[in-house]
Amino acid sequence: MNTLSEENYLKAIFRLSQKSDEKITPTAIAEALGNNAASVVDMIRKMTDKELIEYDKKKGVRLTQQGLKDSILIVRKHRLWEVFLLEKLGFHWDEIHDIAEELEHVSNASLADRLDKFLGFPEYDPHGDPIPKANGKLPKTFTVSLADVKTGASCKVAAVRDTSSSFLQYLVKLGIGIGTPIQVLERIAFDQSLVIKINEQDQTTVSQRFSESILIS
Amino acid sequence: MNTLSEENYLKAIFRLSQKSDEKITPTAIAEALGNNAASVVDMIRKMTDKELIEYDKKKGVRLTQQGLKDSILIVRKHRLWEVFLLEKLGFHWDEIHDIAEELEHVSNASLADRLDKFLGFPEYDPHGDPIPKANGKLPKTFTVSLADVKTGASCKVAAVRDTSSSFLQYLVKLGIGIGTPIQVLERIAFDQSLVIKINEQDQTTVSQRFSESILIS
DNA sequence: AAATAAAATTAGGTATACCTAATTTTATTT
DNA sequence: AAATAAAATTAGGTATACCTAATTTTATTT
Ligand SMILES: [Mn+2]
Ligand SMILES: [Mn+2]
Ligand SMILES: [Mn+2]
Ligand SMILES: [Mn+2]
Repeated sequence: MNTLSEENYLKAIFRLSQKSDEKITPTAIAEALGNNAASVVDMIRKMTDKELIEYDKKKGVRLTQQGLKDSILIVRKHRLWEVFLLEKLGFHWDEIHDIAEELEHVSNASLADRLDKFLGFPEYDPHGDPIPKANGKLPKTFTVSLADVKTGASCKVAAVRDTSSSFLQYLVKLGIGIGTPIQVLERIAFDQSLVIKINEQDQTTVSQRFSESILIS
Repeated sequence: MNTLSEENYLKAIFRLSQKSDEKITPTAIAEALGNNAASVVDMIRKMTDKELIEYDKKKGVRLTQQGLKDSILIVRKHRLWEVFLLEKLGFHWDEIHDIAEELEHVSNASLADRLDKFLGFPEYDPHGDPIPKANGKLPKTFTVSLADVKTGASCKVAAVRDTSSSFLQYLVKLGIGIGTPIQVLERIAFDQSLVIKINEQDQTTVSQRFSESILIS
């Protein structure tokens, strides 16, 4: 069995591997977890011994089969609990991530599957992230961001790349949620800010950082 | 905030204080938690410094106001999660305790209250233990055991004193659950075993240890 | 009251998961 | 290629929460 810290490392490594094809360095993991790189090097040794990961300076950190399986289960639990917290307990969008960060570590062989069934086998979590199935398969992940949309074109919000409450609260303020239609009216050449129309009503200007944090379909 | 270990100590001390009026010694806590008495003495110092408990060799360990408040919240969360696991996720009677042992440590200001509401404000957990209310008040606790019932008299199972799966599985095998009517037919003088009639049907003999582990109303 | 047993405490130790500071290795720039 | 910067690693350290063995204190028995 994996410790709480090992689970958080597994999840961080999994998310880094999903995010891009770049090799996963100790520094990248350190940044993701808010730890010192020296601590990460310590942990890489322990997790290599446990055969959860492989580390090669050239290839970076890779999950082993076991490590991949374990990390997918943690992500599955995290996202299922988020659905539960939002839909059943009525928590707000910006509150659920931190609670799920703790709930994901509760270990019981059938807990995830029972929760999944209870929730009606949801495919996506409240942030639009795909919930891994019991067999480990992931529903389609959204990868195109609002920043990629052509000027004049329309799209729908499918997921958010940032789960910080400052970002999510900003979205609430703008009236944007999963499924909200957005039209890109103008792209400011100077800093790639976008003038957008939200839900066919309000018009606002948003920064590049903002538009890159929204995934669309 | 309290660490996971501190929370488990708080809960153990709370349960010992509920169980009887005897003073709570380091040895008693050690036994309850399966720790060495030396470790308990260490922790008593830390928790005294944090003003969660008071320790006086004459009076034993006592919870401070803060310690009492904190421990009641943990017990509240434990028992609410047990109801959730049994009623909503369909776990069995003997599986829920260990999972709730982990879930009780998830910390969020409104989690317990939202869960309570979602479950319809249950008064007792699946083992018949009272669930502390949001204000800290406890519903009536059952204290009379099957061993106290007069020969010939009838009663109903209200709660179980032991949540081990060996005990709970034995109860399932005997067809005994919360609310099951039991009549005491005979008391064996030799070892205080009881001959009982379950649910007005089956007749069995049970040990003293068994009858002391069942609370009745 | 003395002897004995039990409980509490102290002393010294371990594994986990972090840290900072120093050093070494690797990548990038000039 | 040398100089410089960045990344990785090592060395040595800390807090937490445990442990065993030895000692001291308290309670119980004779
Ligand atoms: Mn986590
Ligand atoms: Mn999410
Ligand atoms: Mn616990
Ligand atoms: Mn219970």
